[in-house]
Amino acid sequence: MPYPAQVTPERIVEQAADMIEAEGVDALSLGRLANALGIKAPSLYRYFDGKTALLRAVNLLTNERLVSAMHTAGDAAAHDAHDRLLTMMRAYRVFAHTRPAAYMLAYGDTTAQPDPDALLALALPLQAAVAAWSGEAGSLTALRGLWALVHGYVALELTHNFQRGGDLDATFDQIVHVYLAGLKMLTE
Amino acid sequence: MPYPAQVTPERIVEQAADMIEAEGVDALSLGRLANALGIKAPSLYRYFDGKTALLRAVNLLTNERLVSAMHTAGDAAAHDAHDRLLTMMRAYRVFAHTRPAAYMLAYGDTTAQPDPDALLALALPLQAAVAAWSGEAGSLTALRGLWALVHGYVALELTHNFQRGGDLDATFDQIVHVYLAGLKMLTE
DNA sequence: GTTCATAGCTAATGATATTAGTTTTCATCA
DNA sequence: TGATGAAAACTAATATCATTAGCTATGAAC
Repeated sequence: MPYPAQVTPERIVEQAADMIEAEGVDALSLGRLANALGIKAPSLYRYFDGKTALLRAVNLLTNERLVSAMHTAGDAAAHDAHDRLLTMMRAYRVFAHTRPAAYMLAYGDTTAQPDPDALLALALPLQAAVAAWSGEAGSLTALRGLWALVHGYVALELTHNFQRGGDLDATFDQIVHVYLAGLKMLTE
Repeated sequence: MPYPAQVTPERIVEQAADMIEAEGVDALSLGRLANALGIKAPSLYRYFDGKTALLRAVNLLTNERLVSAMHTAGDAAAHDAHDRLLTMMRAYRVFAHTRPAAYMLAYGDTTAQPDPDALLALALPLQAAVAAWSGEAGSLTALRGLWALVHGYVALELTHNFQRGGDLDATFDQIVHVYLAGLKMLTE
């Protein structure tokens, strides 16, 4: 049976991402992951240097997918800077709702050390869109505020911390609008 | 040796919180926790219905401590609504930096089911302060936005997602100011 | 002084990540 | 064509966990 590779690193990572979404990160065991791939747990070590490294790879995939989702949305959006930003932030939120476990693993884990390149790939297009709205000056600060707002919102949603009802879609649009309005006002 | 209780539920929870802060949540094992308390692991089950229940209790403690820290800061703050809010949000952030692991465990864990009463104890004083700034109407939405902004900011800090330098203290003040300004503008 | 609930203990189980060493396959080259 | 060697899997073993079952010692109450 051995030699012709049964799996690829990509397949392992995608399967891991699927299982994490289906059962949660804590429930993912290397044994069951290997089982789903038709191999045994120790064989995974040929591809990844332990569980931590595997999860790091999953996070890279998640980042790629998020960047791609935001790009697609941003390209299809109007040229108006405000609309463009809102569209991208909506796509960000939709992504987080589509892959909640992977999202929180990638951006909500204190122990993980995020990849700088991946982080830049996520941040730079967003920073450009922010700069188009409120100017180049202070755009890093403005970006960080917007990211904090959106990440915080979806994180609190996903952790079940908004328990008092209300239209969470509409609220999201409103708070993004509030932040962008304040931003524009204070940079003029 | 048995009978005179060696531990109390409170001591267990406090010790667990300390160890979580010192070594991270994942590194906390019931064996070593029990060891630090001078008992054996199975004895913990007399006080808590498993590790999950213990962590739930730790989260309640964290919430209490955070509420208390914000209260203290809020009471000492000026009567000006803006200053008061900024002071409370700063205290929130300082708390998160003081107990990062406990903070992320309490508010960044998808699997945990937050206690509704604890959540209210955290939210209501804040909502009152928000209402004093931008009015009762829409104060829940305004509160959620502010919480999202602040939680998102500290969460991204604690997960090492702000890697491009800058004065993170000053940035925090600025983005809170931006949000509050936008809030006031759009509710007049 | 006996009784009995309490609070701890030991021992065992099943799951887990990880390591070491072994076996099978097949592409390459003599 | 047949031997060789690296690739890719495997089995077996270890150490660490959480959790459960059942036992033992303490001391308060009668």
